[in-house]
Amino acid sequence: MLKNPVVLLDLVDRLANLMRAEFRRVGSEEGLQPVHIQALLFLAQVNRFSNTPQALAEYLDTTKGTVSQSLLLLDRRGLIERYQDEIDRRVVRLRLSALGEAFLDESNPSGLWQTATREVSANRVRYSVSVLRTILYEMQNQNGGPPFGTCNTCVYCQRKSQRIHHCAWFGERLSGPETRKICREQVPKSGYLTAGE
Amino acid sequence: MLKNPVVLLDLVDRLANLMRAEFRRVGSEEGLQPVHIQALLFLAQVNRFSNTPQALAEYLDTTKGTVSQSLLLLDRRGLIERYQDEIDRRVVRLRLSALGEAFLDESNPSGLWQTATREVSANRVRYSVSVLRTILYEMQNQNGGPPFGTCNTCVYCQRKSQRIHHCAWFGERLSGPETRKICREQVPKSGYLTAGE
DNA sequence: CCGAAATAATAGCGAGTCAAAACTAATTTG
DNA sequence: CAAATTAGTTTTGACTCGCTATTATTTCGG
Repeated sequence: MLKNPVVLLDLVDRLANLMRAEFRRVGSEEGLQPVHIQALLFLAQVNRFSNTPQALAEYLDTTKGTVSQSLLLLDRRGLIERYQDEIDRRVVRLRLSALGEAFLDESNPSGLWQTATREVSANRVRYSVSVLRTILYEMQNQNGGPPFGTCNTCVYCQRKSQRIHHCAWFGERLSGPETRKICREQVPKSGYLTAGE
Repeated sequence: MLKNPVVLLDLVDRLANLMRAEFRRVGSEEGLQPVHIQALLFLAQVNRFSNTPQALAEYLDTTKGTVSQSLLLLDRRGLIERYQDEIDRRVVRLRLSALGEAFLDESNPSGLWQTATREVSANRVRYSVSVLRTILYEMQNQNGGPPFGTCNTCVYCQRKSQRIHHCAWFGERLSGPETRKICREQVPKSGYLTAGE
């Protein structure tokens, strides 16, 4: 009756619903909705090529218009800053403000998750990451959306020296910490999907 | 910068957002929102002790009032049926109507997920189920809510013979298929959390 | 080099979710 | 048998979300 893949979907849905409720609790003091917390977490993790409203819309699987309204509120609260792109003046770039970073530090929206995950070994977490990443990749393949992975598992990321990396897609240098942020254009290296890391 | 547990949370959130968008597509013909699809899927999976509005509210991590409205809509569309409990006349029992079952069969809301999961071996799926179940259990421990597992992994489920099981919590007989449905009062047997199945 | 198509983002609108609190009805407790 | 508890509904108001323009900028074709 209940096949294992369905059970897995059920667990993913339930965990997401739980985190959604947790985000609601965390945001309620500041009058923020769960979607606003998700947006702030996205901005905290994303690299400098993907910090646009469009990317956020793809990440959240929602529309540009909806995202625009969420950003409006975050801007009014002073939690984010918007600035124009130097080259293409249509695109708006986003970053967390100092206030936004402080808010994430204090409220720690993923605290409940982190506490719960402490009971699971690092190996088991890594293994599950690999499985879920494969599923996400497959779903995005059918769906057209970008997978949003980190640079250090991307085919375009080349290591030049100890500290210097280079992105062959955007043609720019990357620092070490930057290769651990998530990117809209990421294409996973083979070996990061079917096998564990 | 990005620890693995955080990456896992990110994946869970993103997969859930994707499924949410998928549920929206699936439900749009019938004018159903994602939450309504989730409710229908819940009713398709739940055992006869847990098919109440209250249980659904706990499952979705939302409030009774919100669930009440969702059920109102599903009832109006003829997708579910409500009936009073024999013993406690305050409680309302829910079941899918024939129309509701037909809708799930035709639209198959988890089709995208199932297709994507075909690329992952059964072993890896089972392993991930075990990991996510542990995390869910830990989060519920802190949160107070019930974990909602299947009877066949529950301490109260006793096997009487080949085909007959017995629930020591509700004190009733269970058929074989029933032990594979999810229950509100489930308490996982040791061994189903820390180890794989 | 100029007009048309494409792209990024915003604005306005209306339907509908959602939480909170008040309320009803049935059950349990003391 | 009254008080407290529990399951569920109703009401209200805030806010999300998808949809459809609209604006601004860039790219493409001739």
